[in-house]
Amino acid sequence: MPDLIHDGDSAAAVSSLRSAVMLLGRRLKHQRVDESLSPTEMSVLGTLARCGSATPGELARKEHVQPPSMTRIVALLEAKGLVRLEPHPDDRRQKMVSQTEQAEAMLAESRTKRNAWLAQLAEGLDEDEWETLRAAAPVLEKLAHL
Amino acid sequence: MPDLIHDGDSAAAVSSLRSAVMLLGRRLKHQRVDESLSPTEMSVLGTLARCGSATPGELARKEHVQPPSMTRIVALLEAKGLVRLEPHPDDRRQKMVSQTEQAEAMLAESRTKRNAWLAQLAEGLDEDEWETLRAAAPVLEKLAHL
DNA sequence: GAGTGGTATTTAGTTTGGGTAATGAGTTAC
DNA sequence: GTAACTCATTACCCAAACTAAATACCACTC
Repeated sequence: MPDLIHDGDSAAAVSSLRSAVMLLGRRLKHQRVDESLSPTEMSVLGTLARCGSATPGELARKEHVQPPSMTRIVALLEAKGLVRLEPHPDDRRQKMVSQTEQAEAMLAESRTKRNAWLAQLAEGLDEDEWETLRAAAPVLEKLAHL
Repeated sequence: MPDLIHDGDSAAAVSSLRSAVMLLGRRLKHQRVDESLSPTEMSVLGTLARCGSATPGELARKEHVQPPSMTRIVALLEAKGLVRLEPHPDDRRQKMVSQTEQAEAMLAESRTKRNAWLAQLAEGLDEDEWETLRAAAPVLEKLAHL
């Protein structure tokens, strides 16, 4: 196994990555498209859009949140008509959570608004820098889900 | 001005970037080296390490938190002996915040532990992916501070 | 088929970390 | 010298996560 991150450059990169991710994350929290939806609620909708449907437990693991938190989030989303809860076919302990059409529409709108915000931010980057970021996006996503 | 992010690929990258940053940010929050230090407190120490010293107001702007939050953070850091407060030379309203030697030592230890955590995560990436991320780190940091 | 151990979700209560509004002290401009 | 502004702070509030405990269900053993 290559000793990926134990040289000086990579150590610096790790530090840089960490602080940038945390700072950007904090700023993104304030850019919510729908004031009534928390960042994690948005993220759950995103996950459902990718994965189809899932149980609360699966969602909690994917979002790295404790099960009770996911219970609350799912309940709020259901109250807003953004997800549907159905009984699990094989296991009556579990539930199946899936998004509604309303959620899909909201996600599309949200994507547009988020892009506008990031576009404004990205105007401070030059073409090369943006290209670098574009290449890194899928890798970052993979890393986040490891 | 180049229309950086309005093609399909870039829109996808933006979405990907956002969810990855938020998820990674949430996971990083849990990887605190010192249980008694919040992520933002760590981030403030990092900023001080880079910038030397700063006033609470400057720190608040750099970390994108409100001044009262920074007051509280600085007070906690001072109580832990990690920062020193001195009167501002020219303006008696302001204060100068700088890190102590103890903070420097803690940051070094923290860096080691963080690297270990990220190393474990990064083992799921191949060499090319890590290289991509390494290149992106400074750009992400620039973006976060724009 | 009753009992036991384990898992999924939920309920209740707590912590935390940040925000807004209002205050006090100090500076700057007129 | 006073009015307007800025920096830091104080007091209060809220959102969103957590832990621990309770409930409902499954699976396996005897």
